[in-house]
Amino acid sequence: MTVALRMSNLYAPTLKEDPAEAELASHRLLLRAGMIRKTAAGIYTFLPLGWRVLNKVADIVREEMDAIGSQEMVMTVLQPAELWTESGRWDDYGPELMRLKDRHARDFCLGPTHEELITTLVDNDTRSYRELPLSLYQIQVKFRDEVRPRFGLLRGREFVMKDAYSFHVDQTSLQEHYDEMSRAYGRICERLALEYRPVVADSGQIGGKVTTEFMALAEAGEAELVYCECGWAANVEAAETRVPRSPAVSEPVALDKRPTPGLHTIAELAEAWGISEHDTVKTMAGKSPEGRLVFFCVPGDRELNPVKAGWAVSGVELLDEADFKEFGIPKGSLGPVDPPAGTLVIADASLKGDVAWGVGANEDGFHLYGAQPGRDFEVAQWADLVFAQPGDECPDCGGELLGARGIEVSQVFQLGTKYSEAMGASFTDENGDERPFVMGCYGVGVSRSLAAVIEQHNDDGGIAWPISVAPAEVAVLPLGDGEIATAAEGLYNALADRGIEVVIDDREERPGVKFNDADLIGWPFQIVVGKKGLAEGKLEVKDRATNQKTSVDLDCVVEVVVDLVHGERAKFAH
RNA sequence: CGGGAUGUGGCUCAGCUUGGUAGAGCGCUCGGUUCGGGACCGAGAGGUCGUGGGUUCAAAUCCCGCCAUCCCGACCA
Repeated sequence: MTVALRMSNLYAPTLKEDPAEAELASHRLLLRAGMIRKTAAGIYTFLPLGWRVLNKVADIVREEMDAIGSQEMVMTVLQPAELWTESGRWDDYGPELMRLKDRHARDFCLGPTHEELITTLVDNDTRSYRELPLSLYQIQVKFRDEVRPRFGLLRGREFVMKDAYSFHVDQTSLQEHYDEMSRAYGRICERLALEYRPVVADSGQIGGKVTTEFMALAEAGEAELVYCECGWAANVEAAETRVPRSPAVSEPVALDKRPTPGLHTIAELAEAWGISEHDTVKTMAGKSPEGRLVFFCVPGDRELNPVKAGWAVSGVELLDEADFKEFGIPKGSLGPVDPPAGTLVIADASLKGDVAWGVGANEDGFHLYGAQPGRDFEVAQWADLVFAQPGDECPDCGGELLGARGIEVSQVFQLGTKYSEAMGASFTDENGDERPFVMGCYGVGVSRSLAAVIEQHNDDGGIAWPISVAPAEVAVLPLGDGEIATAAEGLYNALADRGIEVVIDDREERPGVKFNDADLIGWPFQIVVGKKGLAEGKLEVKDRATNQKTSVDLDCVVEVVVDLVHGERAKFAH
């Protein structure tokens, strides 16, 4: 299809000034370039240009899904509560699940994801192993009532997502498709011109054990990563880590109970004792689902990672103020020595060799110096408990980890039988036995990816779209009427005939306005048709990515630009 | 949910401390001059000052409630 646009009738209301509400480049530029407008916090309308880009991103995702045999469909936004009570997530999902009632007071939710719906759907119509494996996907609006929507499209409440679900007879089949999906996700990032890293992650709310996140590297990213030159990379919340320890005291010392009135933080304690935070041990308290008190001991200069706490004790929750009162323990003076009866003490594995811990005495106003595991207290379990950080050892090669920030643009999960078992979704195998589906699910944040592309491709002038998702490939800017307009129209038609997506700025605007809008919107190539140049038979071609301008003969400008476009397209072809 | 900030023409903001009849720039309309990096001159249109209440002769301005938006935090024991 020939795509040609006229700025004179394109609804792209650009803003000269930065909107007060936007901080990040992607948010600011999407608003300024007239691509989106806010409807409410975290909810955005896509205007024609933004919609064009969003569709281009979606088309790339679609091509990659189709290529690995996943089939497109579309499910409903509105979902009945029964499906969610069946899986248990009506209670587990929390306030992010946007709940509502219909006129009969029946409970519904706006789908934040579609595992429940698809599992039921497929279960109803799939009986035999002969019909498996099966992979289905949709590109659809999702709703999550985020605690704090922010950064425009990066963390919205209503957003566009591609979600795929696969059903298999066994783990081997799942693994095969999971690997195909992972490769497809890598290609999607590449075609979006995103600098990215696949990272080890936690599966969180979705469930399952094996999962990989695809992170677009960006300073503005909300996720912290650690990575190693050997290729290993992980989200800090999920990164296995080995914390380097170098305690100041290496020989056992006598246990010494010291008064520490008014000291409640590690920093205060370390200062009062004249030691480093590294030589203290921080104890955090949680409770298991059965109500058992759990103490987590971590090096004083590190943070307990609640995700890992959950790995050590499934379902553990950290105590809130009310819990502290109920258990009658002093927040700010906790320690592994003589905890309340029945307390489970779990310590970070890095502390195993330390013989003189500085810890709380479980009595307000007192701490213990020189506590030694095995002598003064017992540790029930040594575990990996803290957030990884740059400087730690790589769990793969032992090298030193580096840090980065990223935007989570997509994630693949092996769900196993979590949903199929909960919801009784099964098929009949070759022996006639009923077996639960082995499932995978795979999400791409389509609107978020769009924002991530801008985070990586912008400058002071505006957006610099990679050609794969640009709202058009070439812009023709006539700086006048008469001959100039005629020449520009000729170019515009010639390019469109050659299958180039082209836009002409045929508005009655001054040159400066056209230049600035063109840069702001970010057309990859711009052809400037001006009076002087035209008199000499020359035009100017600008490459938005580099802002390089080249003078080109009028006769061959179409060829030159077609070649440039084809060259760029080739970089992002399927 | 806690903390901070903001809400005044379409956009960016001033005015609020010290109540007294609503402003600027940009944008928009009309006329003219301009025309290679967001032009200039002239003439206009456009605002229940987020919202509800209170104080007052008088409230954009002071007080209270609510709503909305943005930022920080929500696990730093």
